[in-house]
Amino acid sequence: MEDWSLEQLQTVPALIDQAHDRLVAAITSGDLAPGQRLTQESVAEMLGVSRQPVSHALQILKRRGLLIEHGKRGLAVAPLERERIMRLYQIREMLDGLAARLAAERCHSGHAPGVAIEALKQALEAGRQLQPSANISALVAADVAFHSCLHELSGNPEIAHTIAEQWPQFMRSMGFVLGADNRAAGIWSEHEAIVDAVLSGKANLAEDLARAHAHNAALQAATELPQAEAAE
Amino acid sequence: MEDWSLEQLQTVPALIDQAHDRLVAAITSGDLAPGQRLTQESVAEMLGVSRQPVSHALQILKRRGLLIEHGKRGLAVAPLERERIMRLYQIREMLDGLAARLAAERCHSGHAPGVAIEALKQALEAGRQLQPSANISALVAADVAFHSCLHELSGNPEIAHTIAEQWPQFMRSMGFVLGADNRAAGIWSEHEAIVDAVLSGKANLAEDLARAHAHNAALQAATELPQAEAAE
DNA sequence: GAATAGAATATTGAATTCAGAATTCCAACA
DNA sequence: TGTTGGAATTCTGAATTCAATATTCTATTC
Repeated sequence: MEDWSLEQLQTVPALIDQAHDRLVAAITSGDLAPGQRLTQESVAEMLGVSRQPVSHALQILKRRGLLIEHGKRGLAVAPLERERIMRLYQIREMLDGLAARLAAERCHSGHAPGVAIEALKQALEAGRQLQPSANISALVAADVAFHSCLHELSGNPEIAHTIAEQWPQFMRSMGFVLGADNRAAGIWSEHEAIVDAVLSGKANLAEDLARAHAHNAALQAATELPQAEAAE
Repeated sequence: MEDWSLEQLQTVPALIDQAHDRLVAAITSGDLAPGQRLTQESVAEMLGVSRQPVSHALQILKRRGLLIEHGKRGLAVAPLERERIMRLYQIREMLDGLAARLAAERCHSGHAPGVAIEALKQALEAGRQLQPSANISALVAADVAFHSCLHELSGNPEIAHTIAEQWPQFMRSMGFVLGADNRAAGIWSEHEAIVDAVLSGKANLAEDLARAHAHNAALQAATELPQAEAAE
């Protein structure tokens, strides 16, 4: 068996996963607004499938904290609470710092895979090219892509997985911050500084910069996000 | 409406959740060994329900990483990989450190709820009372209870939630470590030192001790857990 | 005896049906 | 006018049925 240039065969993802991904995307982008109520039937109709796969997907989303129970009548999109986002950023601060440290150490010892390094550089470049006037979702996507590359480069996939679980929350928050105000100007120079530290193997510096970056993001979220609205 | 002493009415948890919890418990305790294959039907029969709720539960467990796909024929209990446990402990080190710091700060500022403080003290005492010869699952449960109290006291529920997602992995690992060898002697004096630091509001010390504690646990796991076995 | 074609089997994912529970609405009555 | 009893509605969770696919087994052929 030689090295055939045959791609792995594609199989259609199960409806459960498709429904899951669509819902995550809709919540992340804000198409489904916080508080929006969802019933199995309405979602099933929107997606043109039966209630069965939708039911599975909603269960999963509920456990991820993206949906909350709405009395005994269906579910609702989780509200975007400032306090919760702040608490999530506390975790980000730790884990992004850890990822940056590990990535720097791997670069220093030469264990970092070239492709991962290239991916990081490209993500940085792509982000720097983006005009601040680009549409919000593109800006958010670039940021997520950048940080994901960094997590990848850390060599600890559990970090990426742990944060990935919370990406939708962060993305909703970022959408708000970037939308309200053009204060996100410094983001990509901070990213650049982190990359410099990582690639040159300065573990302590990389960790500090990554933490500070997360901390700044948290501060911006704190000023832009509305205070917890009283539930009706 | 005064303060009626009527407890909230209990409702039976849905079969999905019951199935989920049973499976988690069985995996955690080792009743379902790593590699053990599971089909929807076999589980459904074991639990005496139809495949429907089981299917939901298995989907969720798969996403949590407790089950992995076994070809196209059902799922299998995720193997207990040393490397993965080590990576998870890297995350624990950060988050337990953060939790201890926050808890100490809350104690220092007087914002810590008395019940949470009491719960922590009790968990510590309960653990110290346990004989090292007690059965493994009791020892593991006491450790989990202790750390959960600490997470609770941090005031950041997302920390508890994030780690809770991984408890089964840690618990399986601990079962192994405690079973193989009675090396876990120092655990509860480390716990005591952490509690002392937290209650006296020494945030830096608390963070350092909590990190060191997680680090020690990781080292023990590293020596006791078998190296990644070749998948058959 | 090895390889292959085709049948039987195992197993999942999805649709549909069924049953139960909670909420809402409405009417009767004090 | 406000409250209570009960019917109608809505909605979920669970069971059952259905269809599709991948694996395993078996028999046949060279």
